[in-house]
Formats: sequence, structure tokens, C-alpha cells
Amino acid sequence: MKRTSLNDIAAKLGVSKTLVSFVLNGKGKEFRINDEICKKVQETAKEMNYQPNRLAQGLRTGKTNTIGLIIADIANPFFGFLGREIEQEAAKSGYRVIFCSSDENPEKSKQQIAMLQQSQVDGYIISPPMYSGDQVLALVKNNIPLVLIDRFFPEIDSNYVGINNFEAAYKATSHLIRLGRKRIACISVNKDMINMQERTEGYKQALIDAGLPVDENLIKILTFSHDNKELVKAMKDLFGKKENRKADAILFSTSKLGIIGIEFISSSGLKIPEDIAVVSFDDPDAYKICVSPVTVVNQPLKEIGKTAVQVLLNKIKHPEAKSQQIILKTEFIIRKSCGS
Amino acid sequence: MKRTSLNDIAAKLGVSKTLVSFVLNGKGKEFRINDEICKKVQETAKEMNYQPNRLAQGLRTGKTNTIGLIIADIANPFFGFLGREIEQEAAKSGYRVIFCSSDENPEKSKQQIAMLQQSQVDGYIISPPMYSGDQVLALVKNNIPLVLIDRFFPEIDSNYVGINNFEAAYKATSHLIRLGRKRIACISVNKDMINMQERTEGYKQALIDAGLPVDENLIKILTFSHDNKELVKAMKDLFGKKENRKADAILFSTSKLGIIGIEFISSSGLKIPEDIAVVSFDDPDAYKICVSPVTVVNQPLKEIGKTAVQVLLNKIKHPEAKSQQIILKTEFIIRKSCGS
DNA sequence: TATTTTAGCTAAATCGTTTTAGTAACCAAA
DNA sequence: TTTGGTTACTAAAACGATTTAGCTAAAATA
Repeated sequence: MKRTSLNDIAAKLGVSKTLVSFVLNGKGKEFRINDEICKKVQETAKEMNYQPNRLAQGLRTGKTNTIGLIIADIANPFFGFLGREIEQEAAKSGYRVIFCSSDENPEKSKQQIAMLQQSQVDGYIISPPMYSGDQVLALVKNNIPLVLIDRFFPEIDSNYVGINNFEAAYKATSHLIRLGRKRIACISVNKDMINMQERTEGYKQALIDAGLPVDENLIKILTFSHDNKELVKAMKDLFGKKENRKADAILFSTSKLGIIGIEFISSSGLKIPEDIAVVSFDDPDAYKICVSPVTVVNQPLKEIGKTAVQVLLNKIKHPEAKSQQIILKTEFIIRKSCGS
Repeated sequence: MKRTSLNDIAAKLGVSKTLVSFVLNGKGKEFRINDEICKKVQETAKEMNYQPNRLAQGLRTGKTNTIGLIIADIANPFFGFLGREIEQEAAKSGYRVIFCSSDENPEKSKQQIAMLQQSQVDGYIISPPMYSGDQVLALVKNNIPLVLIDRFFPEIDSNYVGINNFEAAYKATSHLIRLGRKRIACISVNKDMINMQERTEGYKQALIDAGLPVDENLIKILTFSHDNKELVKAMKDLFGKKENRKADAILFSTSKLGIIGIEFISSSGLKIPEDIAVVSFDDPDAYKICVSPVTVVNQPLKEIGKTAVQVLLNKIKHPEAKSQQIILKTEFIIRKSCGS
């Protein structure tokens, strides 16, 4: 039941735990421990199935080899993929990951940060909810290793790994314009979140540059929620009236919106792309097999996750490293949802 | 930079750290600490933003309030949902969760269990890969709190939360039979995994009970993999030859298979349900918006996650508790993919 | 022979908690 | 005056590792 400790090994061999510690940390040579004793210690450790107590190690050394991850929702495949990459990349360097879903709720993320602090994590990867800038700032001020992903706070100088949201939205919207769509709607969420704002701005700029009017009635910025009421209402407003449809195309800022939006479109008997052309951010499975496979802006999730971990571990190793903002390339995948 | 410790508070107030510990653990009354001092301690703790060091606590008490979760792949929404529920339910009781994706690889899960042991987690929730029975057995033998989900080992007496796979597959297959399908294929994975075996058995029994032949050519049991080659090959074999299709219906044992399978079906110009009727386990978003929304066996993921945590925490509290096998109800959702 | 060096090891402090076993001061009862 | 019981607190050990400082005996050097 009780695990074997350094002391147990030491007692069994009649040596000091200091020696055992040296050997098991590969410092046998450095502290000129007798080769035979080294061997014996290692054998005995294996025999007794010694597993170092990371709590004790962490307490003594001040390092836990653990990183805290705060994302909006691990059930959302977007974050699931990110989480997976992060876990994998971290494991390569011997780091554990504690996952927290903040639900885009700053109160929750605050608690989670506190919890992670108590767990003495070595660093954080955070996809920060709206209005959690103060929390991030507090970490940054204390020079606590931290990388933001997916969003950031323009007024805070922190590490960040993400994409160029403006450009991606601009490109997606231009694609719709090029195909002749005139009344392009945009559905987004979380109005005060920088990445979402950038997407909306990119959308608007594309319209402006093409000489099309920016119609605020076609822009729906929802609040974050796990239910769909608000989105359905917005869709009804845009596409509800048979002969007087407000829009002939739509840009979804997230796939969560897009999936439900497309479900609505299908169930109201509208055709994609004939009645409505669709472009969306992110590329979930659903988009590949739905009625008209969806044209998307795909984010390089693997690379984002991997890079975030690398930047974080670098900062952990070199606390004096200054912050990096890394913008990765998106991929625009053209499928059938816009016609041609 | 350095966090405030009990000692810092004690020093500031000129009392012992014992006293501070008592007060902050709510044992002020029990140890008859003066009310005023209690108040002062609490105020000072807040002022100095005291955060208990969970490593030290864990080291001393032998309890970390952390549970280890090992699943196949957090990027798979099936496990994402489970993970989310587990995290949430655990948080309610003040427990943290360390996530590990085993990739269905027993070598990985072995390492992960070791890592979690070193982290002194209080218990485990595991969706065990094939051939990892010995790992699970070792935990069970040591009476380490553990709950298996999604699959289990019939020869090991452990806690388990899941569904009746046989019954669910039987029902799904019967549905296809009732609708007049005669050549029903079954695509599954991981031949030595009990839950998958049960599904195949349920499928076969339904055929037998309906007087239909069990044709091994229609049963494809794949190996676990992140790429799709094997599945595409199986699909081609079943549906490739235009005028001599082997099957007129298909049961997918997992949604991962189903999504790719349906993608294949769509891209080969076959129609669901006219050419092929489809039923699948699990209910990802994709199934709701694809060409013919898919009829599915939906697992109660929320309840599975929640129950798993409850069983685990109960076992942590009561080490003498004997093992529970909890089978939850599935939901059969009829959509359009089978015709009518 | 006396001194220094080296090889090979250990004692003890430390990290931040919890918890056991006290202690000191005071008052009441015998 | 002694005993016993409260009240209000503290010292110190313990958890399991790491790490600094130092010790002894033998070998090498002066």
C-alpha cells in the first residue's frame, strides 16, 4: 500500500538516502559514487518499484513539471484538438497538463488560475475569457510563464500564439463577393473578444473595399451560450421571410455557430449554396459530410498547440525571455457551400 | 515573486503557524482560538493573498484532491464530452483532473498511470486500451480507487460505468431489419475490446433472431488508427462495385468510423438511405447536419461522466466500498438515414 | 614523516503544510 | 495549599525529496 521512498531503498542497502538520490538522479559520477553501489541502487529501485513522489520533489525544488491549461470548453472539438496537441507536446518534455474549461466565464477562470497556482504549476496556457484581462495582467506582472492562445489582450504585453483573424475573415468574405453574393451576413459572438472583433472588421473591410454597403442588420453578434435560442432567432431574422430574405450569403465566425446555423438552414428547407452561400471559420468533421461540404478558414491547430508549449517551456527555462507574438498561417479550404 | 506561506502570516502577526493553520482550516473553534485573533488571521491571509501550497498539503496529508483521467483521445468529441463532464463534476467537490490521451496504446497508458501515481492522484478514471488489463489489475489489487468507463475487463472485478452494448447494437440492427434491409454490414474496430465485441455480438444476434444469415464478409473489424486507409478499403469492398453491392445497410460501431464512412459514401455518389441505410453509435454534431441526418444509439455521456466521478469519490472516501458496475440507458434517435 | 588530495560517503537543513503532544496562565474546588 | 480543569496557544515531528557542507580513510605528494 505505502509506496517505497528513497529512505526505504537506503535502509535496505544500508546507505544514506542522499546517495540514493544522487544515483537515481544520474549524478552518481558527479558525486563519485562507487559503480557497484550505483548498480545496486538502481536494481533495488526497480525491484521495489520506486516511483519518486513528485509532490515532495516539487516542494523541494519549486518545480512541478506541470502546466495549467485553461480553455473555453474541452467538449468543443476546436479546443479538444488544441488540448490534445498541447498534452502531447508537453509530454515530450516530461510535463503534465491540468485541464480546465472556463466556459468563457471570467469568474471560473479566476478560480481556476487560483487553483492552478496552488498546484504550483510551472506555467500557463490560456485561452482567456472576455474581461479576464486583469487576471492575465496579474500573471504577467509577476513574470509567471504564460502563453495566450486563440485570443489576447492588445493592452497586455504577453506571449501569444494565434492567427491573423482580420486577414482570414477578409479573405473569406472576398471569396463570397467574388462569387457574386451581394448581401453577405456575418454571425459572430462575444463582442468584446479581440479575435472575434478582428473577424468582424475583416468582414467589413472586405465589403468596403468591394464597394458594397456595410449593413448592420446583417451583422449579428451573439453572447456566448450553450443553448441555441439566440442563434436561431438571428437566423430567423436573416432568412425567415420566404420572399424577402435579407441575405444571400453568410460568414460564421466559429464552427459552433456554423453547425447550428446550417442545421437551421437545412431544416427550413433552404438550399446551400443556391439560396445561401456559407463560409465558416474552423473545420469540424461535420463540415466535411454535411449536405454541401462547407468552405472554411482552417486554423493550424496542431501547430498552435505545439508552438504554445514550446514558447511556454522556453519561458519557463529562461524567465528573462521577452514575450513573443506568433501568428500562424490559416488554410482556406474551398468546398461546395459557396457554389462556383 | 515568492508566495506567502503560513509562516509569513504567522510572523507578521507574531503567532505560531500552527495557529494560523488551525484558523484557515476552519478549526478555530475546535481549538478555541480567540475570536479576534481568528479574524486577524483571516484578514491578513486575504491581504497577503495567501494561497495554500497543495504540494505541501498533499505531502503531509497524503491526499491531493486530484484525479487522473486516461481516455483514448481528448480530440475525439466523444471523450471530449466525457472529459468535460468529469472535470465539472470533480470540480464541484474540489477535485482537479489531469488528462491523459492514451491513443489506445497500452504502452502509453502504462506510462501515464506511472506518471499519475507519481503525482499522487487520489484516484483514476480510465477508459482502458486493449491489453492493459494487467495495469488495471495492479491498481485493483492495491485497492487504489479506480473507475473504468466505456470498456472494462470481464475478468477483473472493478468499478465500471457504461452502457449495454449488446442490447444497443441489437436494437439498432433490428431497426434496419424491420425496415426491410437484408444485407446489413457492420464496421467496428479493436477486436479484443469488450465493448466492441458486445456490439458485434448484438448485431449478429439480431440477424439470427430475424432468421437472416450472418455473413462474415459483411463484418469488418478494423484496427485502431488515426488514418482512414483501412476503413476506406473496407468501404470499397462493401460498396465499391456498382451493380453488385454487397450490402444495403451498415451499422457503425463508433462515430469516428461513421463520419469517415459517410464521407466515403457521399463522395462515391451513393445515396443514404436509398442505396445504403445507416445506423451508428454516438451522436456527434456531424450526424445532425449531414445529407441524411443519421439514426443513432446515443450514449448518456453526461451521466456517464457524472456517475464515474461519484463512484470514484465514494471509493476514495470509503476504501472498503465494494465495486459497482453501473449500466446506463442509451437513447435510440431515429433520423432519416434509414428511410422509413 | 607530514601534508594535501581524492574517493566515497553522510548529516542535516529545507520546502510548506498538518497534527500530536504539550505548556503556561488562570480559576475553581477540595 | 494542592489538585484539577479550562483557555489559549506553541514546539516539534512528519511527509519525501534535494542539496549543501562536511567527514573519514586512503592515496599521493612534498
